[in-house]
Formats: sequence, C-alpha cells, structure tokens
Amino acid sequence: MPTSHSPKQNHLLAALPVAEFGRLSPHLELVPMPLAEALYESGGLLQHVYFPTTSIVSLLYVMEDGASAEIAVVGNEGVLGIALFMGGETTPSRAVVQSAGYGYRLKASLLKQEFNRAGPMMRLLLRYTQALITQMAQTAVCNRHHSVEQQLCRWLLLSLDRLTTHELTMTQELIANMLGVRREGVTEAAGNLQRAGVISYSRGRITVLDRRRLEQEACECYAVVRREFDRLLSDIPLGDPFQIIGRSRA
Amino acid sequence: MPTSHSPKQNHLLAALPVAEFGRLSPHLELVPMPLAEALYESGGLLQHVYFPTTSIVSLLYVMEDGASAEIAVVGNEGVLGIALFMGGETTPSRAVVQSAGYGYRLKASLLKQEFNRAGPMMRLLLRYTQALITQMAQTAVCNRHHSVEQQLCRWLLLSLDRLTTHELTMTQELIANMLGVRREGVTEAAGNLQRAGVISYSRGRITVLDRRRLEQEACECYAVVRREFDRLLSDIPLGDPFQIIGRSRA
DNA sequence: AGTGCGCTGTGCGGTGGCGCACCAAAACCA
DNA sequence: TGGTTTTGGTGCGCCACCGCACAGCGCACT
Repeated sequence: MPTSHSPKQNHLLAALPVAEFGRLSPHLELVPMPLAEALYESGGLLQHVYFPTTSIVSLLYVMEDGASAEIAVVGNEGVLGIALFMGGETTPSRAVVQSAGYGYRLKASLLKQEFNRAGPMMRLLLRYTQALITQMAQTAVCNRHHSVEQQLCRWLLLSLDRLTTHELTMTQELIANMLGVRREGVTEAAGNLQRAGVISYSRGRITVLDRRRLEQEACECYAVVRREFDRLLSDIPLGDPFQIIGRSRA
Repeated sequence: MPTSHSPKQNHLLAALPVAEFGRLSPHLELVPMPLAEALYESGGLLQHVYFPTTSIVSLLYVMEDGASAEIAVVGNEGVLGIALFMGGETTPSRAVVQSAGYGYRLKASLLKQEFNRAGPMMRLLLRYTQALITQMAQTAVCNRHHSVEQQLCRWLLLSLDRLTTHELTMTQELIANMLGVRREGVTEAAGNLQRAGVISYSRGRITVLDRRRLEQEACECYAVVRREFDRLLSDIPLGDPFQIIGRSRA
C-alpha cells in the first residue's frame, strides 16, 4: 500500500472544480490494479469507470486467432470506461492492466448521473475522449508505416509519461503482445537501444537512460499524440460551455 | 444535380426527433462534395460540420514524408467535425472526399448550440462518435495484422455500405493512398479478386459482383465495425438520457 | 485519326518482420 | 543446493510488401 494516496493524482479528477469533485469524491473507491488484471472484457457490461493514479492500462483488441494489438493506453491522465457516457455501454476491446498500481473507481450509474448534468465533468470527459481518439488514430498510422523499433520508442515514451519514475516493469514478451509483434522483434529493437545507451534493461525491468534520444528515435506519432493531449487537457477551461476559441496557449 | 435531395438521406439527421430536426433544418445547406476536396486540413479550425448524403469522406493522416493512412471513413451514416462538440475545435487529421456526392453542412456555432442543449442531438452524436472510435480502433488492428487483400476487402465493404449502388468510382492509386500501401499491391489484390469473380473493374470503376464472397475474403475487422455501427445507431433510443440498458435488440 | 495522358499490369531485387527451434542465464522455489 | 520456470538472445528459411522501372492499353481531347 502506497504511503499516501489521493484522487488528485489522477489528472482528470484533479481538474474538476470543487463542486463536482465534492459530489464525486465520497464515492471514489481506491482499488489496487494488479498486473494483467482485465478491467473490462470485450463486449462485457461496464460496471465502473476507473481513474488510474499509479497504474497503466492498455486497451487492446484480441482477434479470433488469439493475436492482439494495443489500441491505446490509459494512465493517470485519463479514465477507463468512456463507452458508458458515450452511450454504448460496452466496447469490442479489452482493458488490461499493463503496469501494476492503484486507481479510483466509481460506479457506472454515478458517473452517468454526473455526466448528465452536462457541466464541467461532461466537458472534461469529452475532451479526454478526443485526446484518446487521437491516440487511436495515431496508433493506426504507426502500425501501418513504422518499424518495430520506432514503435517501441513510442510505446516506452507513452508509458513513461504516465509514471513518475524512469523505470518500467515490463517483459519483452508483454511488450510484444501490446504492439502485436513477435517477442524476438522486441528483443532486437530493445537490444539496439541498449547498445546505443538509450535504455538499459534486464529481466522485466527497463530503465530509460536518455529520454532525449528516445524521442529522437521514435517516429512523429508520439509527438503528435503528446501535443494533442497537452493541448486538450492542460489549462482546461471548464467554465462556460465551449468558450474556448481563441484562448491563449502556452 | 440529383433529382431529389433531402437531409433525411443522412441517417443521423433522419434519426432526430421532429423538434430537433425542425430547429436545425432551416440552417442545413446542401453542398456538392467533389472528389478530392479537403473539408478539413490537419490542425485547421472547423467552420462547419458536414452530414454526407451521397458522398463518402475519408479521415486520413498525412505524415511528414508525405505518406498517408486512412483513419476512418464517413458517409451517410455519420457526420464530419466531431472535434467541434468534443471540445477540441480541431484534429491532426485531414478530411478528404473519397467519393464525390452531396452533403448538408451546418455552421459550427449552430451545432454547438444544439449540442449544448444536452438532448437527443447530443446523445446521437456521442453514440456515433463511439461507433467511429470502434472503426478507428479496428483500423489500427487491421493495419497491424492483415494482408493488403483482406484490407482491400474491408475497405470495399465499408465504402459499399455507404453507397446505394454496387459500383464505386475509385482508382487503384487512390485506394492505395487510403490504405497506405503501394499502388501495385492494390493492383495485385484487386486482380486476384477479379479473377475469382468477386469484383470487376476497369479504369477507376469497380463493380462488386459477389458481396458474400467479399465478406468471406475480408478479415473479421469489417464485421466488428459493422456490428458496432448497427448496434449503436439502429433503433436509437433518444428519449430519456441513458435509459438504454436492457433494451431489446433485434 | 491520332496523340497524349491516366490507369493498370508485371518483373526484379531488397528487406523487414514472421514462425520456429534452440540455447543461456537469471530468478524462483523446494 | 539443485531443479524448474521465466526471460532474453540467436540463427535460419520464408514471405509479404516495398521501391523502382517500364510496358500496354483505353479514354478523352483536338
């Protein structure tokens, strides 16, 4: 159990105005999210939404033949269960914990209730959803055009952004499953990065030594996603609906 | 100019209750959508939303080196410009007319106004957005795992679903750009399908002869997307917010 | 009728990633 | 301490797709 834990460690919850946060916080339940736990199954009904704090969760689609591919990744910047407020109740993808940690969960009915007030919470969730859409779109592009090594860099960076350390606990086998490539492909790519002094790893423990270089090695996809998350989710104007055109940007 | 034209040819507009449709219809402007026109540029501000009736539009991302990849396709089942109501105002992707036709457009401010009533229009748009998300996710999966021929089948089916004919006007070069593959790859895949009697084509004119077979040749991705669109957008309950759990499904 | 251009067919070498098989070493455990 | 499991490293043949080059062929236009 971590020494201190607060819902505010999740950026979405932290961005809520006091009124909204006050309404929700009594119902936020801290839950451990162990490695490989499936929060949602493909097509399953969503009972809760999850706001990760120290964990990272992958959305992935598993094909009929068992092969899989990651659609997007969600950490303390976001929330799992967007299908609830989008109105679909369920999605064809699974949600699997990729990096163990904690998160807060909220009953589906309470989230929908808050969403239906059509206030700051709704606007916040929709903005996050748009950022997630960008991530998915860029995943599609990256899958089409970029090498395993570039994709590995992108993936490491996305994970890194959602952690406080420069170290991630993650076997190459698992990474391969996420990227939807062979384990050997990851071994080779990771080997290159290690020889270049960008990362170092051993038995499921990867340390990023040179983030700068990692960003250089990655394809443009990471930057696009990162920029879009920053644009949409930093300095969020949650006041009057849609009074956001022409706001200054840092 | 087509003989008769009605906003109801767009499924979203057709699904609106009378009150909402009445409010919007005076402001719907019929516009031609010629081949290769860009409705939105990457990062550009969105002035209108577009409800295609007889046209098909591709969302695609163009990379720094000029290579491109289709993210999703939008026709008479949907709408272009979701970033407007999601709160982002813009997206990193372009929107390019892939099949010439018509559509209705609506000023951005009016759409946002209607969306902010948090009524049926909002719920409808959000459900559509979820369906679109599924399409993007499945595009990512398909790009990762499936052959050019399978992807071509998926792509033809998605286009076919958005047209009234069994014929599409589309060069192999253009298809290649959408799929993000070589033109020669499309030539070969299309040649196979033609020899098998599934399609026939000549100089930018493709006729689907055997839709059944086309579906068999396609990967599961098409079915997943199709099922999700049907589930989310047919028999849409637009009454009380979120009273949709447990509704009967055909 | 002729000509030019846009669309399609084809061949060829190169290569990145796949599937498989196997090994080495670290970690775990009794 | 010795055996088992987990993780990572490597080699090899294969194949889909790539990039390039060039050749037919039909359509439109003058």
